[in-house]
This record gives sequence, structure tokens and C-alpha cells, in this order.
Amino acid sequence: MPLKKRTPSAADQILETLEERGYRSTAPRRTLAAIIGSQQRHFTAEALRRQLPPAIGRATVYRTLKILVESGVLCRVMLEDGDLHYQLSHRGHHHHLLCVHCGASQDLTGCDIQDVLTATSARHGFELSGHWLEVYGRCRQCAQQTPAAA
Amino acid sequence: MPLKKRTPSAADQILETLEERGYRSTAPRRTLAAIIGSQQRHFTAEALRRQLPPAIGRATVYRTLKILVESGVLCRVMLEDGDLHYQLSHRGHHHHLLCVHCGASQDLTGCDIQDVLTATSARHGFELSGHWLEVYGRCRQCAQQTPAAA
DNA sequence: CCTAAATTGAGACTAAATATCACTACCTAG
DNA sequence: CTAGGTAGTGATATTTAGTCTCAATTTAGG
Repeated sequence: MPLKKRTPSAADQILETLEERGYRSTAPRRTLAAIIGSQQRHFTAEALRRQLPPAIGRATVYRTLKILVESGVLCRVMLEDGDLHYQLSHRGHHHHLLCVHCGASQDLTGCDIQDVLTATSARHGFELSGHWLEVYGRCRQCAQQTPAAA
Repeated sequence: MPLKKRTPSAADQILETLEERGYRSTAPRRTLAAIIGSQQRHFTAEALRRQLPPAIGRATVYRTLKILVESGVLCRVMLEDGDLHYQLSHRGHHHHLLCVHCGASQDLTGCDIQDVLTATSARHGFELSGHWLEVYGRCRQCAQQTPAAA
């Protein structure tokens, strides 16, 4: 893989992925990519839509989000209250550490849950096919700002 | 803890919990408790409502479900497709093995995920406060009936 | 440039859940 | 055993989140 000139923006990377997958480059998708690339936090479909020019239809937003999740660009995050959010995905299968205070999220790496689960499931006679894990807590910063809040 | 006379039905236990918490015993709640106690699988709010006499209003169903979750009688289960279901809760904090084939669910016990997560989170500077885990797969029966289906 | 095929967006529609509020039934103090 | 304050109820309207349809538009490629 040859080096890219400059660090490509998140938006560029999104568009690139779409093209690789045979999707056309359209004006709405470019706008979407720019806005999604600028998100600092996980977001809902509707929150995203509110940041978009109203000319972009609801259907397009949802369609594009679906494509992006399928393409691995975005991943879905389930908040504690059951709200479904999206955020840029950096890896394949991974989990999130979600700060319930500021909304920041970190990828959870170096976690071999899969092994634990496979073993435990087997004990129950279960044939594991997948799992969904979200971890909630407070990030370093928030923990320091409000020590022992609970 | 003194032995109860007879094994109290699930419905009775539900009503008992509500009374302990200061909720009144009303006709709609008795009906709800009976139907919920008779569920063999996890269920959605709407599926539950369909089994109820139409005289019981939507609001009552949702209100009661919320109370029951808060009281620890029910727990919420997130299906792979994002559907929120409910089921009787037998323990405190626990997870579910959900059979994607027949819909059965087992409580996942003997799983010390908590420890793994605490350690891993700490490495990220996170102060863990909770997590949500659902495990999908096929139960013993379904795995035998359709071997190596994937 | 031309054209087939992909994409779009308005808007109708669905489903799940919440909010409102007048009414009802529970339960206890008298 | 009755009265009456309050918790609870349910009809209905509303919100939220998302899907579907389809005519019109845009794109990519020759």
C-alpha cells in the first residue's frame, strides 16, 4: 500500500471506503461523510440529521448509516438507556468503554472475553455465535474531576 | 427464611414484590402478573399486551413493566436485531445465553467477566460502573438438531 | 454527450413508547 | 362501613425512530 499524500481526513477515508465497495460518490454522501467525520462523540441518526442541511432526506441518512455500518466504517453503540448510537469504527470486532459522564468512548483492547465466553458457554451446552458487550464507567478525566461521586 | 406454604406461583411472587415496595394491588396488576408469570420465553411489551384483555390500557402495561424492571422482577434483554425484550429475572446481575434459533434463554453463571473487565478498564484509566452483555448462539437442543448449520 | 442504473428525497406509513388528564378504585382513618 | 385523598388507570394524542414507495435526478462510463 503506497503512502497517501497528507493524512487523509476521516471524511476522505469514509468516501474512499464507499468507492472501494462500488458505491457512487454523490453530493449527499460527501456531505454526510464530512459531518460524520467531524463528530467528536457517538451520535444518533436523528442527531446527525439535525446537523445536516434539510435538503438531505431522512431516507438518505438512514440508508447511508446502514451502508457505513455494513462497510465497517461505523459501529453501533448501545447506551445504558437503550439508545442506539453510532461512532467511527477503528477495528474489527471490539467493544467500547463508554464514559457515562462526558460521553467519550474508547475502544476496549487487550480483552480476551471471547475465550472466557466460549468456555463458559460450552459448559452450558451452548454453541456460541456472537455477543454484544458495552462497558460503562467514567473516563480518567471525569473520574478525577468528580472523585468518588458515588 | 421460613419455608413458604406450597411453592408460590411466579405471579404471586411478582405481586408480593410489588406490595413490599409499596405499590397497590390492583386488578390490572394482578392480571399482568399472571400473564407475565406464564411466559415461557422473553417477550416484548407489545407481545405481552396482545395476550392481555383489551381493557388494560397501553400505558398500564408500560408503566408496570418499568416498575417491575426497577424492582428487579424482570430484566431487559437485547436481541441481536436490537429488539428489546423482557423476561423474569432470577438473580441479581447476570447475563443471558440467548438461542438465536429457538429463542430460549439461560442465565449465564460462573462467569467472572466482571474481574476481567475491571482489570482491563483500569488499564485504560476507566472507572468501571457497569456493563451490558448479551451472548448469542444455539442451545444444546438446537445445535444437535441442525448440526454445523453454518 | 447519452443512457442505464444507482441514488435521492418527499412524504406516507409503521411501530414502539411516552404524555396528558379526567376518571376510578384502593385502602385506611374515622 | 363509609368517606375521601391518593395511587392507579386507560383513552387518546403525541413523539420518536425508522421503513417504504416511487417519480425525478444524478452518476459513471462508453
